Order: sequence, then structure tokens, then C-alpha cells
Amino acid sequence: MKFEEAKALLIRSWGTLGSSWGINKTMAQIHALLLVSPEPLSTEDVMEEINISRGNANMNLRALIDWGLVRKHIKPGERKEYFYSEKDVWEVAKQVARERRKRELQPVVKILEEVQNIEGEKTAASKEFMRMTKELKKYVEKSDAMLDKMTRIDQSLFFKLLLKLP
Amino acid sequence: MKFEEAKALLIRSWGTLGSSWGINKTMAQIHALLLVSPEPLSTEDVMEEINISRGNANMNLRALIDWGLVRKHIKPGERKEYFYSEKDVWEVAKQVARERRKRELQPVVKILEEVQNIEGEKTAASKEFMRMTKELKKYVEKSDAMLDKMTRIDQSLFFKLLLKLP
DNA sequence: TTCAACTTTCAAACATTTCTGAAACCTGCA
DNA sequence: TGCAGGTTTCAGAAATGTTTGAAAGTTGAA
Repeated sequence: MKFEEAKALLIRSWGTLGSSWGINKTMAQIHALLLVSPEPLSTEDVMEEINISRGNANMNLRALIDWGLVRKHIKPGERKEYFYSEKDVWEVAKQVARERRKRELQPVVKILEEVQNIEGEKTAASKEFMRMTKELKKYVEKSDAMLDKMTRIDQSLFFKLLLKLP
Repeated sequence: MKFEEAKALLIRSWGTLGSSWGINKTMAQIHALLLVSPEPLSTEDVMEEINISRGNANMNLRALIDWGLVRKHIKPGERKEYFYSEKDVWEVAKQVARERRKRELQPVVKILEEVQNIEGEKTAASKEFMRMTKELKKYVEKSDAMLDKMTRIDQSLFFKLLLKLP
């Protein structure tokens, strides 16, 4: 396989994968492109590498910045903005974990709390409902706490922990 | 809040959340409904509880069975099929982890491997590409291995591990 | 067999999400 | 101040994903 083919394949696949992760395809593709680019790229570079419109490129670059995965980079003397992504994979992983925790776990804890104050009748159904939602909350909170810790430790500690797993 | 309201709220929210997890809304709603129902429900029960068509109910129930989250339940003497979901939250979590590992991580490892045999030219770009994809593969494989272990241990061990996290 | 009770399938309708491209907007400098 | 080089916005178009409902399929009992 030639380099350009490999790159195209990676970008395409990363995009497909992103979709099944609830991340939009273009955003994932741009991320893949920036991940493997040694130099920061301009909006135009991104547009032509993955064949998308200016508007689309702009919106998804902003979304990536919002996720903390990409940064603007200004070249002295130039007006154009360039973009580069964090290259340390462990940092990327931590950032993704932080973001998903904020966007996915925290809202669910809130709902599970709300849904907990039921007034009145104690039918079998309502008892099971209470039991189940309490139980769910317990686990969601534990996972949340675990992710929180993970996003604070460093890579080598993470690898050591893995070794300790039974 | 009355029980029925709370239940409706939970089902609605679980559905919304599912979408952002790349799981279809109805599937997540049916799962929530079955999770909190002490008794197995029939297709008709599901249809009217969340107001969907027979076809939709059927397809998503099958998808849930496919994910290993829901089982068919036959009541003796009845022709109708009933459905119930695993109630042990730790088992549910493990099953979800297993499934996502299979559906999301394993395909990416495959791509990262494929993309690795680049022939010819050693430009800065192709070197960075190789470095990055190797690095990504390392992390994806570590995460995969971690999930694999997690899906084998039991709840109490999991909780003990959490306590050990720095 | 045949029938009734049920489940499954799938093309078409519908809903939601994403993308485009042109216009509006910003900003530093001649 | 006007303008060139750039970014951002957003309404409508396109693509994608979901749902419906009716017809076809299955199954066990008489």
C-alpha cells in the first residue's frame, strides 16, 4: 500500500468508526487527518484533503476545538489560521474520556436522581422501579468516579494499573 | 412525582441518552422499560407503553436480544412471546462493554494493522503517519485488553479495584 | 391439513442530521 | 476609511437513519 492510500483508508475508517461512537463522521475524519499530519493544516488543506465545503470544515474544526482535541496555531506574519491536534495519544484519550463523562454520564445521574422521588403507592412495579434506578445510579456514579480518576493519572501509572488487573 | 410520570421520564431520557451513545432511541427506550419492569412484557405491552408500531417493536427487541441485553421468555400454555431484561446491573454493564469492544475496538485494530504496511518513500509525513498509527494501535489494544479483563471479573472485585485507584 | 394466533420482513413515508455555498462578518494595514 | 484576505453563519438541499403498516411467514393444535 502507498502512503497516500493508507492515509485515505485511515481517514475513511476513522470516520465510519466515529459514527458508531456518536461522533459525526466529518469531525472524526478531520481529527484523523490532523492526528497524522506532522504540520498544522489550514482550513483549505482540510477542505481539499477530505473533500468537504468550507462551512463544514469550519464547523467541525470548531467542534474539535470545543472538545479540546485540536488547537489553533498562528504562523507569524500570516493571517490564515492553522490547526493541529494533540499528538500524545494518552492525552487524547484522557480528553475524550473527560468530554464523554461530561456529556454522557453526568446528565444520566441527574435524571436518575430526579426520578427517585416518587410519591404515594407502593406497587410491585414502583418498588422494582425504585430498586432499579437506585442500583443504576450507584453504577453510573462509580463509573463516573473511575473515569474522573483516570483522567488525572499519567500514562505510566495507567500501564502499571493494567498489570495489576487480575 | 407519580410513579407513572417518573417511569415515562426515565424512558424518555434513556432514549435521548442512547442517541448520543450511538444507540437508537427506541432500542434504548425499550431497554429502559424492560429494566424497570418486574415482569416480562409482550410485544404488545411494549408497543403501547412507548407508542411504537409492531414492526419497530419487533426489530428493536431483536436488536436487544442480539446485544445480549434481553431474553425471550415463554409462558407455559401461551403462544405469545414475552421479553425480560437482565436485572443485575453489573452483568448489564459487562455485556455492554463486551459488545462495544467487539463492535468498536476490534474493527479499529484491524484498520490500524492494515494501514501499517506502507511501501516506499520515507517522507516526514509518512514517518509521522507510521509513528502515530503504531502509537494508536498500542493504546487501542491496551484498552481492549482492559475491557476484556473487566468483562470477566465480578462486581466485588471491581469495587475493590476502584478503591485501589490512586 | 387448516386455522388462528402470533412474529417477521421490507418498501415507502417520515424524521433527523449533516453539508453546502453564498452572503455577512471581522480585522489589520495601506 | 476602504479593502483584501480571511472566518463564520445559516437557510435550504442532500444524505442518512428510523418508523410504519400491511403482507408474508411461522407454528402448534384440532
